[in-house]
Amino acid sequence: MPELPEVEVVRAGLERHVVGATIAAVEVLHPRPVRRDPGGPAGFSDALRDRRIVGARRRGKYLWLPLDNGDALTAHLGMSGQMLVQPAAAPDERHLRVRFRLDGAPDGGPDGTGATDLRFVDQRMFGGVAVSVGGADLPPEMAHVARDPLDPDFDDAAFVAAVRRRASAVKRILLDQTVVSGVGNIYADEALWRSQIHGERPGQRLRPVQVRSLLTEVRAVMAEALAQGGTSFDALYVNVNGESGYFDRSLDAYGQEGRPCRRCGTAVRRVAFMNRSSYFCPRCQPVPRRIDRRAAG
DNA sequence: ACGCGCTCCTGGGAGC
DNA sequence: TGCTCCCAGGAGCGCG
Repeated sequence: MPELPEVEVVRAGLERHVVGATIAAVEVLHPRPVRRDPGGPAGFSDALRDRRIVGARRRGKYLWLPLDNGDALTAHLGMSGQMLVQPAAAPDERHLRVRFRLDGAPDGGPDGTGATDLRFVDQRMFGGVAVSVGGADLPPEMAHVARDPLDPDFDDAAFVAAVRRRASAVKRILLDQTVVSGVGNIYADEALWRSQIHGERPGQRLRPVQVRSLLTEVRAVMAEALAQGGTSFDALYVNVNGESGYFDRSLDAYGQEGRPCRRCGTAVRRVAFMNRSSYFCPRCQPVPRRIDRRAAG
């Protein structure tokens, strides 16, 4: 489940291994991951052939590779997507969806021959790739995505104001990529646990100091994950070189149902929220009274 | 306009 | 042993 730190690790890997290479051929093995491209598989492939990759950029969980003609190859990993740099001779992965044959990889590619593949591998296909016309600087398809909390231009005061303006549950706001990008279910739960705030508290009921604390903890947990190369749970996430992350040992809330809270020893609880799971410590992160009453009947 | 909830998709694992 | 069902969740989309 790639969130900002994982996507950033992929971006950095792409920057090192494919920037400067030329896309010699594109093979779409499954149409779904190209569904966002108006040209379909054929148009997608045609638009990329002979284009040179000139950069590797990221906005929240979106990636894009600016091309030499001002367009961009965009990618979103969804839940299970991977970007792998492989020798062209390597056997196909089970869930290989799109293969980009590259010439002139900057370091000669993984086997030094220069015959390199960039491969989009995605089991569940929530993710996808597309060509963004004129999107080299910032693809218009990503213009609605907010800056991420590690971006030097992120506006802390505006974020605090935006959270306190909304009646929505604060976790929902954290997951809203138009307010703050890069936060997914895992880091949302971790940051809420660290700042001792229940995710179902309405944004407008939080004090400014609490929202600032939440932002601080989002940054902290992301920075720690980034330093360790990203979180991985089940090998669905693999970075550009195929190395799994190992941050999962550091989780305090996510996936910890029934385990004692590291702070107070109370058993961590799991509840359904927004068609997914939320994990929290019922003592450190008291359930809002309104929610409590409803749950009691 | 904005908030909210449904839906897409696959495979591992639990349960019968 | 083999079937069915549930679960994981990012984000686009449509409804109220």
